Amino acid sequence: MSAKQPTIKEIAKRLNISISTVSRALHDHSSIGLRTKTRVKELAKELKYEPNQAAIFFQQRKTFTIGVILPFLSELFFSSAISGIEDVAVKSQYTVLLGQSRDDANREKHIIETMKKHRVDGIIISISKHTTNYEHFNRLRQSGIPVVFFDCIPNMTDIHYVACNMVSGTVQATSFLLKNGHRVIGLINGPEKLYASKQRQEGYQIAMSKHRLKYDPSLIVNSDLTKEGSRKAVKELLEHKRKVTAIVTFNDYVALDAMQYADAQQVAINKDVCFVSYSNLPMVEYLKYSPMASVEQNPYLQGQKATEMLLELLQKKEEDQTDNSSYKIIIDSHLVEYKQ
Amino acid sequence: MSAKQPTIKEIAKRLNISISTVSRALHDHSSIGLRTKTRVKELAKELKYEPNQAAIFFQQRKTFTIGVILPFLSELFFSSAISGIEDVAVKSQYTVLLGQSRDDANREKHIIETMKKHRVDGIIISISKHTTNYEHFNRLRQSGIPVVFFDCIPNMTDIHYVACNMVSGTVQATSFLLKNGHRVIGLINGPEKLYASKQRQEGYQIAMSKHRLKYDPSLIVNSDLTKEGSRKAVKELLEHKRKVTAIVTFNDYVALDAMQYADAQQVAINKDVCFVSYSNLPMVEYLKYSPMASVEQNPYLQGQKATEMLLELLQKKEEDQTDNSSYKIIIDSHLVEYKQ
DNA sequence: GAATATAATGCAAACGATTGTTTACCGGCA
DNA sequence: TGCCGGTAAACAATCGTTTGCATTATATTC
Repeated sequence: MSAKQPTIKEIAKRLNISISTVSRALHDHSSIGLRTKTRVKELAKELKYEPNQAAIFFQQRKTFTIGVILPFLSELFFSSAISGIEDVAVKSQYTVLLGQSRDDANREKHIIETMKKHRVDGIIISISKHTTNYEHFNRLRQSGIPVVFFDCIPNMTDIHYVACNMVSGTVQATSFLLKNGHRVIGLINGPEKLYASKQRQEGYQIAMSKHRLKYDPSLIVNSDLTKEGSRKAVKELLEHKRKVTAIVTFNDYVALDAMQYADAQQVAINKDVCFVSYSNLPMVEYLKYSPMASVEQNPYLQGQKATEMLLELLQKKEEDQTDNSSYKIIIDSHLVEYKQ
Repeated sequence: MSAKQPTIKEIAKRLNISISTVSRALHDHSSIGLRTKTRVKELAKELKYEPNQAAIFFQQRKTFTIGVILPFLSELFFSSAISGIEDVAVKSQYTVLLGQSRDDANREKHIIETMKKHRVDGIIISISKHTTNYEHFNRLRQSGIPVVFFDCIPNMTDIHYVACNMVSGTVQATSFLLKNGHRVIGLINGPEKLYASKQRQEGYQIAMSKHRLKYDPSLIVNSDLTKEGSRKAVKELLEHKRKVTAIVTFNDYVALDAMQYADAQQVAINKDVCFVSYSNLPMVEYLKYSPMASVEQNPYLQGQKATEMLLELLQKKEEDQTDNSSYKIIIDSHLVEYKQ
């Protein structure tokens, strides 16, 4: 049924020439005569010869594969990012080896091991929310496998990354509310440890002080990003002694849960209390309630940039430049207002 | 910085023994003395030796990689499927090489070529809606790369596939509406060519005849699955001379667009006209309107089954069994009613 | 026709590991 | 002493391709 794939050797034997000649002929090497070239190419086509990539990978110590590790594929943010990654990768003949960490540190570690075994040329990763030990990243560095972080970035020095400027995004989001006359604005933030949470808090504070308003820490509450956590958080804000008229949420999923809870409490969404968030959401137009505005994080662009960065690093590595600088790209986010 | 990875050769040289001894020692081969074994293993650990998978892949003519080609990663149906695929694959030490066809036949073809080059061991694919030429699949077969189709399956003989029984699902969906007293039920189907559309139509007819109702072909309209197409389709049904009180839609995305249009026409969703669909949707609970019920297609399970099937085929291939039977798994779908 | 330049090809090592076949050495036994 | 069996290790081929270097034809020139 499945005859063995023909090899360069096979072609050489049939044409009664040497293996190296065949190889060179197929690569249009200048030192091969025209007649031989065409003879080789014709036979190759006839036999449906295809180079054995596995052999080439091995020979070249390169697999043209990049590993991509994401917490969840099913979130639009990540699936958009991976689209961006794939698009850029494909253009440069790279393929994508996929891993889903499900926000589980062990799974993440295991995936990285597997990818290392597979000798991926490089890795793009948004780390799991629960990754606190960075040992495996150090090991990657030791193995000389370039890593580009994006979105969720570890607290390490000398790393390459692409990220979205959440500070300015949050400033915009908060300012938007302030301009609309809100004065008591709550922030449902993510877990305190996350860098992303810190940035949001910073942005919130900046916006407040820009408008010469006192910063009230009790207006910032944390959600563990579960439904229950978000409900608790919004409850706290709704019951706050000062009348909260607007809320910035860590992301759209939090916003949905918060709005759902508020709605159940007879709060008129975006009237009694306005919501502003970060956009991860598909299908906004079909939703029962959506935030008034969201900070766009451009996941597709982030994916593209991360991939371009990685390809550049690979290029540099190939040219054996021992440049120790770390690459950083910070993408600006901007507020998108939704039609209500 | 990145010292070259140590090889088996390196170990051999340092210990002044032969390469093969090292290899066998690391594999706990019985013919290697205990002392040598421990010496080898210790040095291996010390040098942080890791076998070069690229070399092994090449040597064993196997990559432990399966290619997965899907139309869109961002649809929940597919991202769930890929979760199932990944979970099973990981357990058997396989990794997933990803390709997104975006429902584009050329892209699909190109991805397959790349995967063939990468010498994936097998492929799992849900074909693009616009794939009409199956030449590339035949070529895969010739190369001896097993393929498991799922979800969207080509009209070919002797293929392996996992699919969901859409006929019975549609029978259930339609019967559900009939039991609720509806008599004039519309069906917004997908493109006529699709196998999936044919199954839905068949189910619809079966349900009708079971209830001794005449089959009225004018109640079946097609959508090209774009927003505009679905709006046109529902418009036709809403303006049908018989008063359509319920509609079965090809999938949830169609349902959303149809319901949105109907809503804009002052039709009370799931009161004036009831909707039943096929579930591809995340976040049903947050939606403005959702179908009364959906046929669950178990994408995660389909992904798992497809991967198990592929692994079995690979096993068989390895054992060189030339069994020509084709594997088919048909998963039963069932109706899920939503709380309104 | 010999020397020389040039074009065309072949040789062989290398990439890192696996694995079938030999070899070396030892003790035991007739 | 010589043969056998067994254990432990070495040898060598192999997987398919690339590539530096050597070698052989062919053409050019005097």
